[in-house]
Amino acid sequence: MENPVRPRFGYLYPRPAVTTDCVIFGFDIADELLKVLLIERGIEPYKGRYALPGGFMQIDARINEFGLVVEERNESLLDCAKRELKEETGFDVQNIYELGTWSTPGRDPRCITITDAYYALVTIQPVRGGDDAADAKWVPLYQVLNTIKNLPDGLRFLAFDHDEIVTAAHVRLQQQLCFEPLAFKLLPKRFSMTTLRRLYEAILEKNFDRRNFARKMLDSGILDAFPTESRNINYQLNLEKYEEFKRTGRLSNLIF
Amino acid sequence: MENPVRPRFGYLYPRPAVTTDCVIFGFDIADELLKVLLIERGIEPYKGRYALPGGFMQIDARINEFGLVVEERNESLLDCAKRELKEETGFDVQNIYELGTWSTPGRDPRCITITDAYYALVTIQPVRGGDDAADAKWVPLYQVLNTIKNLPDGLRFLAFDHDEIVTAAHVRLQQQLCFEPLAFKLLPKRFSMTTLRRLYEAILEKNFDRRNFARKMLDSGILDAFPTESRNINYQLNLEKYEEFKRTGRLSNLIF
DNA sequence: AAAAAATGCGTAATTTTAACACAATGCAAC
DNA sequence: GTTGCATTGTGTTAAAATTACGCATTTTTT
Repeated sequence: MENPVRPRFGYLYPRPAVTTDCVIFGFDIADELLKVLLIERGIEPYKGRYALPGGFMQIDARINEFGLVVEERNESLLDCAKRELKEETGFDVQNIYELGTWSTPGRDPRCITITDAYYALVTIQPVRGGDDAADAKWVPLYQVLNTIKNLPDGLRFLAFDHDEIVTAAHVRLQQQLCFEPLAFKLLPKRFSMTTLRRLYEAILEKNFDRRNFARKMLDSGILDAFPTESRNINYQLNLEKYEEFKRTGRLSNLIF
Repeated sequence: MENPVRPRFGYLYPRPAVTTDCVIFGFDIADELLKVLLIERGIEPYKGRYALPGGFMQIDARINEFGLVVEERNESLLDCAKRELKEETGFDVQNIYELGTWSTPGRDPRCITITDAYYALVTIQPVRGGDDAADAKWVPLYQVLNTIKNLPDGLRFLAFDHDEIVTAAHVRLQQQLCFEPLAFKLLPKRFSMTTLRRLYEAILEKNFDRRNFARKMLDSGILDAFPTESRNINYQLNLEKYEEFKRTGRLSNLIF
Protein backbone atom coordinates (compact mmCIF):
# COMPACT_ATOMS: atom_id res chain seq x y z
CA MET A 1 0.00 0.00 0.00
CA GLU A 2 1.26 3.42 -0.93
CA ASN A 3 1.02 6.67 0.86
CA PRO A 4 0.86 9.22 -1.95
CA VAL A 5 -0.22 12.27 0.04
CA ARG A 6 0.74 13.09 3.57
CA PRO A 7 -2.22 14.13 5.70
CA ARG A 8 -1.52 17.61 6.97
CA PHE A 9 -4.37 18.52 9.30
CA GLY A 10 -4.12 16.65 12.56
CA TYR A 11 -6.48 16.52 15.53
CA LEU A 12 -6.48 14.90 18.96
CA TYR A 13 -9.55 12.86 18.13
CA PRO A 14 -10.84 11.42 14.86
CA ARG A 15 -13.31 13.60 13.04
CA PRO A 16 -15.90 12.82 10.38
CA ALA A 17 -15.86 14.45 6.99
CA VAL A 18 -18.75 16.89 6.64
CA THR A 19 -20.69 17.49 3.44
CA THR A 20 -23.92 19.10 2.33
CA ASP A 21 -26.41 17.80 -0.22
CA CYS A 22 -29.42 19.58 -1.61
CA VAL A 23 -32.71 18.56 -3.14
CA ILE A 24 -33.60 21.29 -5.60
CA PHE A 25 -37.29 21.42 -6.40
CA GLY A 26 -38.61 23.12 -9.51
CA PHE A 27 -42.05 23.25 -11.06
CA ASP A 28 -42.10 22.87 -14.79
CA ILE A 29 -44.93 25.03 -16.07
CA ALA A 30 -44.78 23.33 -19.45
CA ASP A 31 -45.79 19.85 -18.33
CA GLU A 32 -47.01 20.87 -14.86
CA LEU A 33 -44.66 18.46 -13.14
CA LEU A 34 -42.71 18.89 -9.93
CA LYS A 35 -39.09 18.09 -10.69
CA VAL A 36 -35.79 17.69 -8.89
CA LEU A 37 -32.36 18.58 -10.19
CA LEU A 38 -29.95 15.64 -10.27
CA ILE A 39 -26.28 15.46 -11.16
CA GLU A 40 -24.68 12.59 -12.98
CA ARG A 41 -21.57 11.69 -11.01
CA GLY A 42 -18.36 11.87 -13.03
CA ILE A 43 -16.13 10.13 -10.48
CA GLU A 44 -16.14 7.16 -8.18
CA PRO A 45 -17.81 6.15 -6.00
CA TYR A 46 -21.12 5.73 -7.80
CA LYS A 47 -19.64 7.02 -11.07
CA GLY A 48 -22.37 7.41 -13.69
CA ARG A 49 -25.16 7.30 -11.10
CA TYR A 50 -27.41 10.26 -10.42
CA ALA A 51 -26.90 12.08 -7.15
CA LEU A 52 -27.89 15.24 -5.35
CA PRO A 53 -25.65 18.23 -5.85
CA GLY A 54 -23.41 18.77 -2.86
CA GLY A 55 -19.91 18.56 -1.51
CA PHE A 56 -17.47 19.01 1.32
CA MET A 57 -17.56 21.82 3.83
CA GLN A 58 -14.69 24.23 3.34
CA ILE A 59 -12.42 25.37 6.14
CA ASP A 60 -9.41 27.58 5.67
CA ALA A 61 -6.65 26.58 8.06
CA ARG A 62 -2.89 26.52 8.28
CA ILE A 63 -0.38 24.53 10.32
CA ASN A 64 1.63 26.50 12.88
CA GLU A 65 5.22 25.88 14.00
CA PHE A 66 4.08 23.25 16.49
CA GLY A 67 2.24 21.32 13.84
CA LEU A 68 -1.12 22.42 15.20
CA VAL A 69 -4.08 23.34 13.05
CA VAL A 70 -4.88 27.04 13.16
CA GLU A 71 -8.31 27.68 11.78
CA GLU A 72 -8.69 30.95 9.96
CA ARG A 73 -12.06 31.00 8.30
CA ASN A 74 -14.95 28.70 7.80
CA GLU A 75 -18.32 28.73 6.17
CA SER A 76 -21.56 27.72 7.80
CA LEU A 77 -23.25 24.59 6.51
CA LEU A 78 -25.85 26.73 4.79
CA ASP A 79 -23.12 28.69 3.02
CA CYS A 80 -21.56 25.42 2.03
CA ALA A 81 -24.80 24.17 0.52
CA LYS A 82 -25.28 27.40 -1.43
CA ARG A 83 -21.71 27.40 -2.69
CA GLU A 84 -21.93 23.82 -3.89
CA LEU A 85 -25.20 24.55 -5.67
CA LYS A 86 -23.67 27.50 -7.45
CA GLU A 87 -20.63 25.47 -8.44
CA GLU A 88 -22.48 22.39 -9.61
CA THR A 89 -25.69 23.73 -11.07
CA GLY A 90 -25.19 27.45 -11.59
CA PHE A 91 -28.18 28.26 -9.43
CA ASP A 92 -28.05 31.19 -7.04
CA VAL A 93 -30.49 29.77 -4.57
CA GLN A 94 -32.45 32.03 -2.24
CA ASN A 95 -35.07 29.73 -0.84
CA ILE A 96 -33.16 26.99 0.85
CA TYR A 97 -34.09 25.14 4.03
CA GLU A 98 -32.40 22.59 6.17
CA LEU A 99 -33.79 19.09 5.99
CA GLY A 100 -31.66 17.06 8.39
CA THR A 101 -28.44 15.13 8.76
CA TRP A 102 -27.57 11.68 7.50
CA SER A 103 -24.80 9.89 9.32
CA THR A 104 -25.38 6.13 9.18
CA PRO A 105 -22.04 4.35 9.48
CA GLY A 106 -20.85 3.19 6.07
CA ARG A 107 -23.01 5.59 4.06
CA ASP A 108 -19.92 6.81 2.19
CA PRO A 109 -17.50 4.03 1.20
CA ARG A 110 -14.54 6.42 1.23
CA CYS A 111 -14.60 7.54 4.83
CA ILE A 112 -16.88 8.41 7.72
CA THR A 113 -18.96 11.19 6.29
CA ILE A 114 -21.94 12.99 7.67
CA THR A 115 -24.08 15.10 5.42
CA ASP A 116 -26.35 17.96 6.24
CA ALA A 117 -29.16 17.85 3.70
CA TYR A 118 -31.09 20.85 2.41
CA TYR A 119 -33.98 21.43 0.09
CA ALA A 120 -34.33 24.43 -2.14
CA LEU A 121 -37.12 25.91 -4.23
CA VAL A 122 -36.34 27.55 -7.55
CA THR A 123 -38.24 28.62 -10.62
CA ILE A 124 -37.26 26.51 -13.59
CA GLN A 125 -36.21 28.89 -16.31
CA PRO A 126 -38.46 28.49 -19.34
CA VAL A 127 -36.98 25.90 -21.71
CA ARG A 128 -33.30 26.50 -21.15
CA GLY A 129 -31.18 25.09 -23.92
CA GLY A 130 -28.77 23.33 -21.60
CA ASP A 131 -27.76 23.56 -17.99
CA ASP A 132 -24.63 25.35 -16.91
CA ALA A 133 -23.52 22.10 -15.43
CA ALA A 134 -23.60 19.74 -18.38
CA ASP A 135 -24.49 16.76 -16.24
CA ALA A 136 -27.37 18.33 -14.37
CA LYS A 137 -30.85 17.17 -15.29
CA TRP A 138 -34.39 17.98 -14.20
CA VAL A 139 -36.19 14.75 -13.39
CA PRO A 140 -39.89 14.51 -12.51
CA LEU A 141 -40.17 13.87 -8.80
CA TYR A 142 -42.86 11.26 -9.20
CA GLN A 143 -40.54 9.25 -11.46
CA VAL A 144 -37.77 9.38 -8.89
CA LEU A 145 -40.06 8.43 -6.02
CA ASN A 146 -41.71 5.62 -7.97
CA THR A 147 -38.39 4.21 -9.07
CA ILE A 148 -37.20 4.26 -5.47
CA LYS A 149 -40.38 2.69 -4.15
CA ASN A 150 -40.38 -0.17 -6.63
CA LEU A 151 -36.72 -1.04 -6.21
CA PRO A 152 -35.96 -4.52 -4.86
CA ASP A 153 -34.83 -4.49 -1.24
CA GLY A 154 -31.25 -3.39 -0.80
CA LEU A 155 -30.96 -1.74 -4.19
CA ARG A 156 -30.76 1.99 -4.72
CA PHE A 157 -31.56 4.35 -7.52
CA LEU A 158 -29.47 7.37 -6.52
CA ALA A 159 -25.91 7.41 -5.22
CA PHE A 160 -25.11 7.08 -1.50
CA ASP A 161 -28.26 7.33 0.65
CA HIS A 162 -29.74 10.03 -1.56
CA ASP A 163 -32.86 7.95 -2.14
CA GLU A 164 -33.75 8.52 1.49
CA ILE A 165 -32.93 12.20 1.33
CA VAL A 166 -35.15 12.87 -1.68
CA THR A 167 -38.01 10.99 -0.09
CA ALA A 168 -37.62 12.87 3.17
CA ALA A 169 -37.41 16.21 1.35
CA HIS A 170 -40.72 15.56 -0.35
CA VAL A 171 -42.45 14.75 2.94
CA ARG A 172 -40.96 17.84 4.53
CA LEU A 173 -42.06 20.02 1.64
CA GLN A 174 -45.59 18.71 2.04
CA GLN A 175 -45.59 19.44 5.75
CA GLN A 176 -43.94 22.82 5.41
CA LEU A 177 -46.74 23.84 3.09
CA CYS A 178 -49.02 23.96 6.13
CA PHE A 179 -47.01 26.71 7.73
CA GLU A 180 -45.62 28.70 4.84
CA PRO A 181 -46.75 29.34 1.27
CA LEU A 182 -43.58 27.78 -0.06
CA ALA A 183 -45.37 26.95 -3.25
CA PHE A 184 -45.11 30.52 -4.49
CA LYS A 185 -41.35 30.22 -4.46
CA LEU A 186 -41.60 27.63 -7.20
CA LEU A 187 -43.55 29.90 -9.53
CA PRO A 188 -42.72 32.94 -11.62
CA LYS A 189 -43.83 36.26 -10.19
CA ARG A 190 -47.22 36.03 -11.86
CA PHE A 191 -49.18 32.90 -12.47
CA SER A 192 -52.68 31.69 -13.17
CA MET A 193 -54.87 30.16 -10.48
CA THR A 194 -54.83 26.90 -12.39
CA THR A 195 -51.06 26.77 -12.37
CA LEU A 196 -51.04 27.42 -8.64
CA ARG A 197 -53.54 24.65 -8.08
CA ARG A 198 -51.66 22.19 -10.25
CA LEU A 199 -48.57 22.96 -8.22
CA TYR A 200 -50.32 22.26 -4.93
CA GLU A 201 -51.74 19.08 -6.43
CA ALA A 202 -48.30 18.01 -7.62
CA ILE A 203 -46.73 18.57 -4.22
CA LEU A 204 -49.52 17.11 -2.11
CA GLU A 205 -50.47 14.36 -4.57
CA LYS A 206 -54.09 15.17 -4.14
CA ASN A 207 -56.73 16.87 -6.28
CA PHE A 208 -58.59 19.98 -5.28
CA ASP A 209 -61.88 21.27 -6.48
CA ARG A 210 -61.00 24.09 -8.82
CA ARG A 211 -63.55 26.53 -7.39
CA ASN A 212 -63.02 25.76 -3.73
CA PHE A 213 -59.28 26.02 -4.12
CA ALA A 214 -59.50 29.40 -5.78
CA ARG A 215 -61.85 30.71 -3.11
CA LYS A 216 -59.60 29.59 -0.27
CA MET A 217 -56.60 31.21 -1.88
CA LEU A 218 -58.40 34.46 -2.60
CA ASP A 219 -60.12 34.60 0.80
CA SER A 220 -56.74 34.39 2.45
CA GLY A 221 -56.04 37.79 0.95
CA ILE A 222 -52.42 37.08 0.14
CA LEU A 223 -52.89 37.28 -3.63
CA ASP A 224 -53.17 40.36 -5.81
CA ALA A 225 -55.06 39.99 -9.09
CA PHE A 226 -53.86 41.29 -12.45
CA PRO A 227 -55.81 41.20 -15.70
CA THR A 228 -54.24 39.70 -18.79
CA GLU A 229 -54.79 40.26 -22.50
CA SER A 230 -57.35 37.50 -22.52
CA ARG A 231 -60.21 37.20 -20.09
CA ASN A 232 -58.02 35.22 -17.70
CA ILE A 233 -56.60 36.62 -14.51
CA ASN A 234 -53.06 36.35 -13.23
CA TYR A 235 -52.05 36.51 -9.60
CA GLN A 236 -49.07 37.61 -7.61
CA LEU A 237 -48.14 37.04 -3.97
CA ASN A 238 -48.67 40.11 -1.79
CA LEU A 239 -45.77 39.79 0.62
CA GLU A 240 -47.08 42.21 3.25
CA LYS A 241 -50.49 40.59 3.39
CA TYR A 242 -48.80 37.24 3.51
CA GLU A 243 -46.61 38.15 6.48
CA GLU A 244 -49.69 39.35 8.31
CA PHE A 245 -51.54 36.21 7.37
CA LYS A 246 -48.70 34.05 8.67
CA ARG A 247 -48.87 35.77 12.04
CA THR A 248 -52.58 35.05 12.26
CA GLY A 249 -51.46 31.47 11.93
CA ARG A 250 -54.23 29.81 10.00
CA LEU A 251 -52.42 28.76 6.89
CA SER A 252 -52.92 25.09 7.63
CA ASN A 253 -56.58 25.49 6.78
CA LEU A 254 -55.60 26.24 3.23
CA ILE A 255 -54.96 22.62 2.63
CA PHE A 256 -56.10 20.43 5.45
CA MET B 1 3.49 28.55 23.37
CA GLU B 2 3.70 24.89 24.29
CA ASN B 3 2.60 21.85 22.42
CA PRO B 4 1.56 19.45 25.17
CA VAL B 5 -0.27 16.85 23.10
CA ARG B 6 0.63 15.82 19.60
CA PRO B 7 -2.37 15.63 17.29
CA ARG B 8 -2.59 12.05 16.05
CA PHE B 9 -5.44 11.96 13.57
CA GLY B 10 -4.46 13.66 10.34
CA TYR B 11 -6.53 14.43 7.26
CA LEU B 12 -5.87 15.95 3.85
CA TYR B 13 -8.31 18.78 4.51
CA PRO B 14 -9.34 20.53 7.71
CA ARG B 15 -12.41 19.14 9.36
CA PRO B 16 -14.83 20.62 11.86
CA ALA B 17 -15.47 19.09 15.24
CA VAL B 18 -18.94 17.55 15.40
CA THR B 19 -21.16 17.53 18.46
CA THR B 20 -24.77 16.88 19.35
CA ASP B 21 -26.95 18.83 21.78
CA CYS B 22 -30.41 17.97 22.97
CA VAL B 23 -33.40 19.86 24.30
CA ILE B 24 -35.15 17.48 26.70
CA PHE B 25 -38.76 18.39 27.27
CA GLY B 26 -40.67 17.16 30.28
CA PHE B 27 -44.11 18.00 31.64
CA ASP B 28 -44.26 18.43 35.38
CA ILE B 29 -47.66 17.14 36.47
CA ALA B 30 -47.23 18.77 39.87
CA ASP B 31 -47.17 22.38 38.70
CA GLU B 32 -48.44 21.70 35.16
CA LEU B 33 -45.43 23.36 33.58
CA LEU B 34 -43.49 22.36 30.49
CA LYS B 35 -39.83 22.15 31.47
CA VAL B 36 -36.45 21.60 29.86
CA LEU B 37 -33.49 19.82 31.37
CA LEU B 38 -30.38 22.00 31.60
CA ILE B 39 -26.86 21.17 32.72
CA GLU B 40 -24.65 23.53 34.64
CA ARG B 41 -21.29 23.52 32.90
CA GLY B 42 -18.38 22.48 35.07
CA ILE B 43 -15.60 23.50 32.70
CA GLU B 44 -14.67 26.35 30.41
CA PRO B 45 -15.86 27.74 28.13
CA TYR B 46 -19.04 29.08 29.71
CA LYS B 47 -18.15 27.47 33.08
CA GLY B 48 -21.04 27.86 35.52
CA ARG B 49 -23.55 28.67 32.77
CA TYR B 50 -26.46 26.47 31.95
CA ALA B 51 -26.29 24.55 28.70
CA LEU B 52 -27.99 21.77 26.82
CA PRO B 53 -26.68 18.27 27.43
CA GLY B 54 -24.49 17.11 24.57
CA GLY B 55 -20.99 16.32 23.45
CA PHE B 56 -18.62 15.20 20.75
CA MET B 57 -19.31 12.49 18.22
CA GLN B 58 -17.25 9.38 18.87
CA ILE B 59 -15.22 7.65 16.20
CA ASP B 60 -12.95 4.70 16.81
CA ALA B 61 -9.89 4.86 14.61
CA ARG B 62 -6.24 3.89 14.58
CA ILE B 63 -3.18 5.07 12.71
CA ASN B 64 -1.67 2.63 10.26
CA GLU B 65 2.01 2.22 9.35
CA PHE B 66 1.79 5.02 6.80
CA GLY B 67 0.43 7.45 9.36
CA LEU B 68 -3.03 7.28 7.81
CA VAL B 69 -6.24 7.24 9.79
CA VAL B 70 -8.02 3.90 9.60
CA GLU B 71 -11.58 4.24 10.79
CA GLU B 72 -12.95 1.22 12.54
CA ARG B 73 -16.30 2.10 14.02
CA ASN B 74 -18.46 5.13 14.37
CA GLU B 75 -21.81 6.04 15.79
CA SER B 76 -24.55 7.88 13.98
CA LEU B 77 -25.38 11.36 15.19
CA LEU B 78 -28.57 10.03 16.73
CA ASP B 79 -26.59 7.42 18.66
CA CYS B 80 -24.25 10.15 19.77
CA ALA B 81 -27.11 12.25 21.08
CA LYS B 82 -28.58 9.29 22.97
CA ARG B 83 -25.23 8.33 24.45
CA GLU B 84 -24.52 11.85 25.66
CA LEU B 85 -27.95 12.07 27.23
CA LYS B 86 -27.42 8.82 29.08
CA GLU B 87 -24.00 9.96 30.28
CA GLU B 88 -24.99 13.43 31.33
CA THR B 89 -28.54 13.04 32.60
CA GLY B 90 -29.09 9.32 33.13
CA PHE B 91 -32.06 9.35 30.78
CA ASP B 92 -32.58 6.46 28.39
CA VAL B 93 -34.40 8.48 25.80
CA GLN B 94 -36.77 6.81 23.34
CA ASN B 95 -38.58 9.73 21.81
CA ILE B 96 -35.89 11.83 20.25
CA TYR B 97 -36.09 13.81 17.03
CA GLU B 98 -33.63 15.81 15.00
CA LEU B 99 -34.02 19.54 15.11
CA GLY B 100 -31.28 20.89 12.87
CA THR B 101 -27.64 21.88 12.71
CA TRP B 102 -25.93 24.97 14.04
CA SER B 103 -22.66 25.92 12.41
CA THR B 104 -22.21 29.68 12.55
CA PRO B 105 -18.49 30.47 12.45
CA GLY B 106 -17.25 31.29 15.95
CA ARG B 107 -20.09 29.60 17.81
CA ASP B 108 -17.57 27.61 19.84
CA PRO B 109 -14.54 29.61 21.00
CA ARG B 110 -12.35 26.50 21.13
CA CYS B 111 -12.49 25.41 17.52
CA ILE B 112 -14.75 25.17 14.50
CA THR B 113 -17.59 23.08 15.79
CA ILE B 114 -20.87 22.15 14.21
CA THR B 115 -23.64 20.73 16.31
CA ASP B 116 -26.55 18.60 15.33
CA ALA B 117 -29.38 19.50 17.69
CA TYR B 118 -32.13 17.13 18.84
CA TYR B 119 -35.20 17.41 20.99
CA ALA B 120 -36.49 14.63 23.19
CA LEU B 121 -39.69 14.01 25.11
CA VAL B 122 -39.59 12.25 28.47
CA THR B 123 -41.91 11.78 31.42
CA ILE B 124 -40.57 13.57 34.45
CA GLN B 125 -40.42 11.03 37.23
CA PRO B 126 -42.71 12.08 40.09
CA VAL B 127 -40.76 14.15 42.61
CA ARG B 128 -37.32 12.63 42.24
CA GLY B 129 -35.04 13.42 45.14
CA GLY B 130 -32.11 14.46 42.98
CA ASP B 131 -30.99 13.95 39.42
CA ASP B 132 -28.44 11.32 38.52
CA ALA B 133 -26.33 14.07 37.14
CA ALA B 134 -25.93 16.41 40.07
CA ASP B 135 -25.78 19.49 37.88
CA ALA B 136 -28.89 18.76 35.84
CA LYS B 137 -31.95 20.82 36.54
CA TRP B 138 -35.50 21.00 35.24
CA VAL B 139 -36.30 24.59 34.34
CA PRO B 140 -39.74 25.82 33.25
CA LEU B 141 -39.61 26.48 29.52
CA TYR B 142 -41.50 29.74 29.78
CA GLN B 143 -38.87 31.05 32.19
CA VAL B 144 -36.09 30.14 29.79
CA LEU B 145 -37.86 31.63 26.78
CA ASN B 146 -38.80 34.81 28.63
CA THR B 147 -35.29 35.28 29.94
CA ILE B 148 -33.94 34.85 26.44
CA LYS B 149 -36.48 37.21 24.92
CA ASN B 150 -35.86 40.00 27.41
CA LEU B 151 -32.08 39.82 27.23
CA PRO B 152 -30.33 42.96 25.96
CA ASP B 153 -29.02 42.58 22.42
CA GLY B 154 -25.87 40.54 22.18
CA LEU B 155 -26.24 38.91 25.59
CA ARG B 156 -27.08 35.27 26.10
CA PHE B 157 -28.68 33.25 28.83
CA LEU B 158 -27.42 29.77 27.94
CA ALA B 159 -23.94 28.74 26.86
CA PHE B 160 -22.86 28.81 23.20
CA ASP B 161 -25.82 29.40 20.87
CA HIS B 162 -28.10 27.23 22.95
CA ASP B 163 -30.58 30.09 23.36
CA GLU B 164 -31.37 29.75 19.67
CA ILE B 165 -31.59 25.98 19.86
CA VAL B 166 -34.08 25.97 22.72
CA THR B 167 -36.23 28.55 20.98
CA ALA B 168 -36.18 26.57 17.74
CA ALA B 169 -37.00 23.36 19.56
CA HIS B 170 -40.11 24.89 21.05
CA VAL B 171 -41.35 26.09 17.67
CA ARG B 172 -40.67 22.70 16.17
CA LEU B 173 -42.50 20.95 18.98
CA GLN B 174 -45.51 23.15 18.37
CA GLN B 175 -45.46 22.40 14.67
CA GLN B 176 -44.84 18.71 15.09
CA LEU B 177 -47.94 18.51 17.25
CA CYS B 178 -49.96 19.00 14.07
CA PHE B 179 -48.71 15.77 12.58
CA GLU B 180 -48.09 13.53 15.56
CA PRO B 181 -49.56 13.26 19.06
CA LEU B 182 -46.16 13.92 20.57
CA ALA B 183 -47.86 15.25 23.66
CA PHE B 184 -48.64 11.76 24.91
CA LYS B 185 -44.96 11.01 25.10
CA LEU B 186 -44.64 13.62 27.83
CA LEU B 187 -47.27 12.00 30.04
CA PRO B 188 -47.41 8.89 32.18
CA LYS B 189 -49.31 5.96 30.69
CA ARG B 190 -52.59 7.14 32.18
CA PHE B 191 -53.67 10.70 32.68
CA SER B 192 -56.73 12.83 33.17
CA MET B 193 -58.26 14.86 30.37
CA THR B 194 -57.44 18.01 32.27
CA THR B 195 -53.77 17.10 32.45
CA LEU B 196 -53.73 16.41 28.73
CA ARG B 197 -55.36 19.74 28.03
CA ARG B 198 -52.99 21.63 30.30
CA LEU B 199 -50.11 20.04 28.44
CA TYR B 200 -51.44 21.13 25.07
CA GLU B 201 -52.01 24.57 26.48
CA ALA B 202 -48.47 24.69 27.85
CA ILE B 203 -46.93 23.67 24.55
CA LEU B 204 -49.10 25.81 22.30
CA GLU B 205 -49.37 28.75 24.71
CA LYS B 206 -53.08 28.95 24.07
CA ASN B 207 -56.19 28.07 26.05
CA PHE B 208 -58.77 25.57 24.96
CA ASP B 209 -62.36 25.24 26.00
CA ARG B 210 -62.44 22.32 28.41
CA ARG B 211 -65.46 20.65 26.87
CA ASN B 212 -64.55 21.16 23.22
CA PHE B 213 -61.02 19.92 23.78
CA ALA B 214 -62.25 16.73 25.44
CA ARG B 215 -64.70 16.09 22.63
CA LYS B 216 -62.09 16.52 19.91
CA MET B 217 -59.73 14.16 21.67
CA LEU B 218 -62.39 11.53 22.28
CA ASP B 219 -63.88 11.83 18.80
CA SER B 220 -60.48 11.09 17.32
CA GLY B 221 -60.83 7.65 18.86
CA ILE B 222 -57.21 7.36 19.88
CA LEU B 223 -57.93 7.34 23.62
CA ASP B 224 -59.16 4.50 25.78
CA ALA B 225 -61.05 5.43 28.96
CA PHE B 226 -60.45 3.90 32.38
CA PRO B 227 -62.50 4.60 35.52
CA THR B 228 -60.74 5.66 38.68
CA GLU B 229 -61.63 5.35 42.35
CA SER B 230 -63.33 8.72 42.25
CA ARG B 231 -65.85 9.76 39.65
CA ASN B 232 -63.07 11.01 37.39
CA ILE B 233 -61.91 9.20 34.28
CA ASN B 234 -58.36 8.45 33.21
CA TYR B 235 -57.25 7.97 29.65
CA GLN B 236 -54.57 6.06 27.84
CA LEU B 237 -53.32 6.30 24.25
CA ASN B 238 -54.52 3.44 22.04
CA LEU B 239 -51.52 2.93 19.80
CA GLU B 240 -53.28 0.92 17.08
CA LYS B 241 -56.10 3.41 16.77
CA TYR B 242 -53.56 6.19 16.72
CA GLU B 243 -51.54 4.67 13.90
CA GLU B 244 -54.73 4.33 11.89
CA PHE B 245 -55.68 7.87 12.72
CA LYS B 246 -52.30 9.15 11.59
CA ARG B 247 -52.72 7.50 8.20
CA THR B 248 -56.07 9.21 7.76
CA GLY B 249 -54.04 12.37 8.15
CA ARG B 250 -56.34 14.77 9.89
CA LEU B 251 -54.48 15.32 13.10
CA SER B 252 -53.91 18.97 12.34
CA ASN B 253 -57.56 19.65 12.99
CA LEU B 254 -57.04 18.71 16.59
CA ILE B 255 -55.40 21.99 17.22
CA PHE B 256 -55.83 24.40 14.38
C1' DA C 1 -70.07 23.25 56.71
C1' DA C 2 -70.00 26.62 53.26
C1' DA C 3 -67.74 28.44 49.30
C1' DA C 4 -65.10 27.76 45.32
C1' DA C 5 -63.30 25.17 41.77
C1' DA C 6 -63.42 21.20 38.81
C1' DT C 7 -65.86 17.50 36.31
C1' DG C 8 -69.09 15.14 33.14
C1' DC C 9 -72.73 15.71 29.90
C1' DG C 10 -75.16 18.27 26.91
C1' DT C 11 -77.29 21.97 23.08
C1' DA C 12 -77.40 25.76 19.79
C1' DA C 13 -75.21 29.21 16.83
C1' DT C 14 -71.64 30.03 13.81
C1' DT C 15 -68.06 29.10 10.70
C1' DT C 16 -65.75 26.26 7.47
C1' DT C 17 -65.59 22.83 4.06
C1' DA C 18 -67.24 20.01 0.31
C1' DA C 19 -70.10 19.13 -3.67
C1' DC C 20 -72.11 20.71 -7.63
C1' DA C 21 -74.82 24.10 -11.58
C1' DC C 22 -74.29 27.14 -15.32
C1' DA C 23 -73.03 30.60 -18.62
C1' DA C 24 -69.11 32.66 -21.10
C1' DT C 25 -64.64 32.27 -23.20
C1' DG C 26 -60.76 30.14 -25.73
C1' DC C 27 -59.14 26.42 -28.79
C1' DA C 28 -58.80 22.70 -32.21
C1' DA C 29 -60.59 20.00 -35.92
C1' DC C 30 -63.05 19.93 -39.82
C1' DG D 1 -66.30 29.89 -39.77
C1' DT D 2 -68.56 26.84 -37.20
C1' DT D 3 -68.91 22.90 -34.42
C1' DG D 4 -67.54 20.33 -30.39
C1' DC D 5 -64.86 20.31 -26.24
C1' DA D 6 -62.10 21.74 -22.56
C1' DT D 7 -61.23 25.76 -19.55
C1' DT D 8 -62.40 29.81 -16.86
C1' DG D 9 -65.13 32.86 -13.74
C1' DT D 10 -69.12 33.16 -10.70
C1' DG D 11 -72.27 31.44 -7.87
C1' DT D 12 -75.53 28.22 -4.55
C1' DT D 13 -76.49 24.68 -1.25
C1' DA D 14 -75.83 20.84 1.89
C1' DA D 15 -72.82 18.76 5.14
C1' DA D 16 -69.34 18.91 8.59
C1' DA D 17 -66.51 21.05 11.95
C1' DT D 18 -65.76 24.56 15.27
C1' DT D 19 -67.05 27.57 18.80
C1' DA D 20 -69.65 29.33 22.66
C1' DC D 21 -72.08 28.38 26.48
C1' DG D 22 -75.75 25.99 30.28
C1' DC D 23 -76.26 23.11 34.24
C1' DA D 24 -76.28 19.61 37.78
C1' DT D 25 -72.93 17.16 40.43
C1' DT D 26 -68.61 16.06 42.67
C1' DT D 27 -64.32 17.34 44.62
C1' DT D 28 -61.35 20.53 46.91
C1' DT D 29 -60.43 24.52 49.75
C1' DT D 30 -61.02 27.49 53.66
